[in-house]
Amino acid sequence: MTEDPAPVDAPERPPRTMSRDARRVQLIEATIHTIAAQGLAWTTLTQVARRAGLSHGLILWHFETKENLFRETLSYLAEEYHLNWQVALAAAGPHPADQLRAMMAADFNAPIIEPGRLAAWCAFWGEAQSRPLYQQVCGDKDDAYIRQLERICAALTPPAGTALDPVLAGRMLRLVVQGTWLDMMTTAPTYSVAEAQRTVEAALAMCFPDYFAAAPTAERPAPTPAG
Amino acid sequence: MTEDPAPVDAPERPPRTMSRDARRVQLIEATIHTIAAQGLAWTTLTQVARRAGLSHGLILWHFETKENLFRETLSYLAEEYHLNWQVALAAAGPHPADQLRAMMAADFNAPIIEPGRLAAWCAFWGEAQSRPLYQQVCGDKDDAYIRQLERICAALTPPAGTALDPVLAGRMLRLVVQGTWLDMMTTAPTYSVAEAQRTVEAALAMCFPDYFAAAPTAERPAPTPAG
Amino acid sequence: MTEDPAPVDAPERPPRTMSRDARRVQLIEATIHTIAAQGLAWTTLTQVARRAGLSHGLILWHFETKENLFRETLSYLAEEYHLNWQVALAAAGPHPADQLRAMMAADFNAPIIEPGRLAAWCAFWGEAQSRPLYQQVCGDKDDAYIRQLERICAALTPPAGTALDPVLAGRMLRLVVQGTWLDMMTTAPTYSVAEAQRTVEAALAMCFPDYFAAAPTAERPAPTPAG
Amino acid sequence: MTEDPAPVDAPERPPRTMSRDARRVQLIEATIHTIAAQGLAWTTLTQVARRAGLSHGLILWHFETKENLFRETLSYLAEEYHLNWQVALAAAGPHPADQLRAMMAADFNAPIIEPGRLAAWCAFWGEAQSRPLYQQVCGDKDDAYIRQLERICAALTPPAGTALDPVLAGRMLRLVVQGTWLDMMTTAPTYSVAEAQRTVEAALAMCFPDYFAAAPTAERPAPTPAG
DNA sequence: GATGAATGAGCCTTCATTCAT
DNA sequence: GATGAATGAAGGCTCATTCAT
Repeated sequence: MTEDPAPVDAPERPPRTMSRDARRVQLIEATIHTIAAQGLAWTTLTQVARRAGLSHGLILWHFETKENLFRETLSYLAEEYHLNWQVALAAAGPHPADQLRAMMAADFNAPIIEPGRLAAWCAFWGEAQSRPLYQQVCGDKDDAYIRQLERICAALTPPAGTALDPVLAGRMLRLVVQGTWLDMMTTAPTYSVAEAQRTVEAALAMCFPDYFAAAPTAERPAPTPAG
Repeated sequence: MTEDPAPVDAPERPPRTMSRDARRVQLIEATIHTIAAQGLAWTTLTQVARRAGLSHGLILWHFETKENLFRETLSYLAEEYHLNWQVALAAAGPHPADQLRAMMAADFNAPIIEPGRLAAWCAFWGEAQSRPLYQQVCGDKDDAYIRQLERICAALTPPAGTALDPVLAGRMLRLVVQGTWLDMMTTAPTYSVAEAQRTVEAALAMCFPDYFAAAPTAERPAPTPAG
Repeated sequence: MTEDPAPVDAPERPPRTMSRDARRVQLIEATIHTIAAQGLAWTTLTQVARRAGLSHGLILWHFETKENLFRETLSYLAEEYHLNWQVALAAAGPHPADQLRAMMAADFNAPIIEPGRLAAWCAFWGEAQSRPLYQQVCGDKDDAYIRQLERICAALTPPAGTALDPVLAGRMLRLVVQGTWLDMMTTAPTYSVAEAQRTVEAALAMCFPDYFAAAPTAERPAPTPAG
Repeated sequence: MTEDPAPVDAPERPPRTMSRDARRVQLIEATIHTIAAQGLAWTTLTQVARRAGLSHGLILWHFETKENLFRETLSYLAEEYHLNWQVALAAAGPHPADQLRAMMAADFNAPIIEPGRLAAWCAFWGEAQSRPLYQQVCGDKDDAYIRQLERICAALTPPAGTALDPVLAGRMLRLVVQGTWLDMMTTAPTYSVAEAQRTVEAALAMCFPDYFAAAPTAERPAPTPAG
């Protein structure tokens, strides 16, 4: 359907020889953006290769199979995401509220919410075929993220008069973040990133009003003409 | 790899002649469950036909193209969802809190969260960014749902001392519901449906504590052995 | 390398619909002649299809895989060969010498030694990859042929003063026939079929001089200019 | 499917520099055994290289093309075979019967009937009809062998009362040898080498009873359970 | 309405060959 | 000499679509 794109990640003919790792990263980045553009299932090796300005044979030289290319792409994304929140957490102050704010904010760092990456994540979540792969590659890291959130929530005092479970609180915060990601991909016109962040801040304020201030008023997107 | 399933939606050899609409619904149901099992991209007309106990040629007789089959399947799901919450809303009392409770509860009605349907929804979301189908088919109905939620939230008094924006509140509630749906498909071991509902109730209680009671303690899934 | 041949087994565009079995036989015959022309390993589905004047997709519709096409082709050849000698045997008189003569003569019946068929047999014998297939498909039939030869040889009186083992005699006769087949494929210019038959007759005369007359003098092929 | 074998012809990492001829022989031997294991058509340069413990690039350095590697491999086998019977002949006594016995015996020398070599020969025979390679490489040597056999047979007195043509006799003996080779590759369970030799001796005894003694009784392989 | 034979575009993959190091 | 990255032609196979029955 869609025209194959001109090489994007390789403006000039790339050097014939490149370090093994650099080539692999180049191909993985091309894969991420092809998935974003075409969808996971409609991504072909030829499209990925064209985007990278290389031949499809080279992809198989480096990754053996298409399945494996996808596995390593997902692994690359998962590692990137994992490092992102861990670095943010390490940079935050010792107070649990600061840590929680840091983790939530990190989920909206520019490299994380780059449209190509969000689209790739959603593509991996969506397909039944990719679900076992997803569990294999991301299961542990997702788990670590969830546990970390719960630990921090457990260290904060719940609102007076309630008995907010830290597991519930952590889950809710995660769902709101994940949900805004999904919204950014599926609804059009999407609300702004700032608006997404304000939604998360509102959730924080509701969960832990003693530590977070309520968010200001939301902006309202203009209504779409019916499709 | 996967064995083609025996026809499940056609317990008996179906009669060679059936009303046009009944046939279409039969084929759409087979499509939903094939998408759930195989993923959207690996769903073939032959698989759908086999599940329905019919020949693949008949699908094209009724739907012209595969793309169109998918469009009508999504449309069928969207209509079903739309009717579900509208019926629930009509049955609820006049108080906005009752209406909100009814809408949230409706999202967990048995036919809505049937695993096959959830999986099909996720599949359509997963490729929403790369193809205009989703917006075309669901855009208006999604919009109507969002507006309805916002209207109800606007009719409820926000927690004392805060200025919770009804748009933000409605969005957050929707994200939590949507997020639990996604969780049910992607995380393993998944938490129970009851647990998902308790999460939504907790969100309601936090948004509008004057109308909804706080949820009890969450159950905790057994940790996975993975390192 | 070689140009794909024009359709040979389908002088005119074939009818769009044909009985399932007729189509399969047509495709198997095209396979035999393609193997003869290209060799087993260099036979492609496209070549077979072109020779039959049909599309490659149709081959897979009827045979599922290329492997299976080859299996059924070999099975077809084996069945043809098996029937050939059994019919000849049934038509021979009751005397073992007549039966032995009939079996040997049958191995040179026109349909059996058609060059395309001989070449196909040799191709299946030659490739290590096809050996398990050959055993699966032909093992029992080969066995039956060998046992039949041995039974007949055991019924004949060996030459005076010797103790010719019927197993040895049967094997030797079989080797000579098989060897002339192989010669017809690999040496050039090959000796004539009549010459091959005379060689077999000479072997018969030597094994059982009481029943078979010695062969007349062999013709000698002209020497080839060295390749 | 098949696992690529560990390097067997290169017990130690081979020295990075080796005489041109030694390298070529090393690669040819690796080719022979790869053909034996995989078949001619499924033999890839990478497999040959791996078996030799070298890189595939080196094969093309030495042989230019894959076709040429096969040509030189066949040539190497043909030369080896040629030398084998010529040496045996030279070592035999002056009597034609001794010479004939020597040639027949030489065909069962250990290096000649090594399974890898037999399999490679069969592979080349199997596609001889479809490609001129075999005739080009082996035509003259095969011819020389045949003429030599005929010369010796002509020097022996045929059995009393017959007029056995030396051309026929030589051909028959050659066919029996060749046939036992083919049997060793294709039938399972194969009879023993000793049994093959006894078959050849029986043929000698029948052709020239004045010079060769009749063979003892054949052993009989256990029948296969197949129906 | 319904079936299934037939077609052919396009996919992943293999692998001989080229070439920079 | 030797390695291995890179290319691209060609193969088997899948599957939406067409069409005769």
